[in-house]
Amino acid sequence: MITLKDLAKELKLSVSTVSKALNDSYEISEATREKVKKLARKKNYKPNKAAVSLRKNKTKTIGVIIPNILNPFFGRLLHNIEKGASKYDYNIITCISNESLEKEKKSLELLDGSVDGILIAVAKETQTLNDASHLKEVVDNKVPVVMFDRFIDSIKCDKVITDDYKAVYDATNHFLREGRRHIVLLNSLSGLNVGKLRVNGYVDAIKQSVVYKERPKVVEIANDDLVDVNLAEYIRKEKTVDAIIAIDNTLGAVALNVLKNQGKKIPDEVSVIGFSSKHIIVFTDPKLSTIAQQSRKMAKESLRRLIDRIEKKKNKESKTIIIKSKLEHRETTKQT
Amino acid sequence: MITLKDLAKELKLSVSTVSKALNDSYEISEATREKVKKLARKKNYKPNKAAVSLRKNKTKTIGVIIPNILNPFFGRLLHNIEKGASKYDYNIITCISNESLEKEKKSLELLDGSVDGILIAVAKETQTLNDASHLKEVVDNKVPVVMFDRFIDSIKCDKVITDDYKAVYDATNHFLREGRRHIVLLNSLSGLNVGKLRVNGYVDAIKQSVVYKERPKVVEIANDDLVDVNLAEYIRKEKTVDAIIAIDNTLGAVALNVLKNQGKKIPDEVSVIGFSSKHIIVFTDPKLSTIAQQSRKMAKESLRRLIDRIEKKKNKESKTIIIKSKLEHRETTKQT
DNA sequence: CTGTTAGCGCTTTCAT
DNA sequence: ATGAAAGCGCTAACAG
Repeated sequence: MITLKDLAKELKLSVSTVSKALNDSYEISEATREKVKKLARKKNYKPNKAAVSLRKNKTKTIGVIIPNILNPFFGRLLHNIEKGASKYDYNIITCISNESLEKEKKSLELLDGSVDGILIAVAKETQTLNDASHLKEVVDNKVPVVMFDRFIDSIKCDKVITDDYKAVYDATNHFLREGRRHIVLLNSLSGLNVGKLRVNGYVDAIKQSVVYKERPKVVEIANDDLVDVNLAEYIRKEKTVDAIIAIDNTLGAVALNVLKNQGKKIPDEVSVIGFSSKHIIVFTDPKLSTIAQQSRKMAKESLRRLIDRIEKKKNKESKTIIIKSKLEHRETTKQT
Repeated sequence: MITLKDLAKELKLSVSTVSKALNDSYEISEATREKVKKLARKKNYKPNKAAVSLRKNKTKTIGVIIPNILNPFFGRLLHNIEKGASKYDYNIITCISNESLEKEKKSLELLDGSVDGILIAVAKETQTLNDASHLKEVVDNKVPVVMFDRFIDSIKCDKVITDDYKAVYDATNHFLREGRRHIVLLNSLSGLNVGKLRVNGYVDAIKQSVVYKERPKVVEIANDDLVDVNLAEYIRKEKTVDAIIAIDNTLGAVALNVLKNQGKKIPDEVSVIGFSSKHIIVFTDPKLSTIAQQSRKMAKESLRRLIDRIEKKKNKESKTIIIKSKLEHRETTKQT
């Protein structure tokens, strides 16, 4: 690996001059600057990152902790975060908590000190146990932290979330306007913050309706190997269901399959809405109406916030940003 | 952030003694070692990574370049790589090439010098254009590199791949033994190395069969928005098709849906086999027989190879490791 | 405009 | 068993 010293020796200049030249310092003459840069390029010089970090006390690296890479929504988010970060000239260190509090703590431990800031969507376990001591410690250490999608209320930091409540509230009203009179919400996310918000949106919409007489019906469905069997059984029992809101798209896709197998016409007899990540919809037929989660916006906004904190060190109040999700209607494909 | 110096001052010891104590040097007495460690714990001391890296000329970080995080197979791989790395006490820097040669070059540039080794599955574009200059440069720089899944033949480095040829060869023979007489291979990966191997496995199995009289039939299907429409049209034309090998699982899932919509009995009338990542299969019903790609094994083996190179600096010949994939049969779920 | 010097936090000889 | 000192590669006062 070639160093500043090497360049300096070859050019018969001092190390500091070379350094300044490469960093476009106004102190250096045009001529030497060019000379230095030329040689650097020729020798394929690359500044030693560790040395720069040590010296400047900055790593130009952001730590990202996500709960589950196999969830396409988080996959998308990671993808967009990575994309955005390289624009700002930041690196990404990715940790996957796998929905485990233990792993999340370890990841945070690891990142603390070796990154300039942290982007985190907390694990399921963290939310259900509501254990945030590790997060508090990092924030108290003055490490900039932004929570996205999954957050802990009590931690004072910027948060970027979707309007889960309103999204489901609107979706439910959409069904009510269509004249649906037996609307069910399938819930696989109990315990999660987002889950609760979504459920509340549904419940409130139902309760506020003057035409709808049924009580809100939230069905807990474990999203495991038997999800299709369990769902099939439920739907066979509840013959009058004419609308389903699936709290995530996996459930939505499974519900569609089950309904098709039972010979239901979609969306005439039963309509289905699910949360989105484009990825899954491709595999469902008829295609699913979805409440689009805008992963791009969310990634962008989270990054912007974090980098703002890192670079401007503003001591503004912590802010919570809400990304609006919008209901997307998809054509039902012809049954050939 | 607390440093060795801080600890030393408080304990009235020298920095070097403290350093040695924390690193369990035999030169340090039991008593002081304990004392030092106790204070370090109490003060929550964390060694400055940049300083250690600079000094030891090692980063304890591995760079991973993946073409597409939204492909669940790569998602799984990343997940398993991350998991394995933390066991070996290595960090991961993730770059996503998004199947672009340009982005891959940039990522490599970025990683070169700031990681101890690189794990890469090359982008589609890299394989089709067969442009490997950037990879050659890194390898020539003596940076340990391991290619996994997607590789470039001409680069001299360890490779960990699946036996795509044999997997499809076996699957085809499986169909032949079942008495299938119109077996079609759906190809969306032309241009990719793995794609070619899979196609060859199919073609050879067909050609070597003495009972099967048809010629191999490789159908190019672009995996785009119209994939279902195009596929439906094809299948309606080719009425006698009784077996389909889908070169990736997206295609497999789509094929299943299309067949179901056309009222075909699966697997009696038409049988389908696809490449796997568990993730997608969940959404297909009847479930798809798959050629399982063992992402866990692949991740583990790649890591083992890379860390071996990094730490032992062995100058062994470059080795190519083939991960055996195995055919998994899934029950067709009852059509309720 | 260029060079000298100090030091970021750590490890590692080499004394003592 | 402990400490002093050098130096990893870089930047940034400060001096000239």
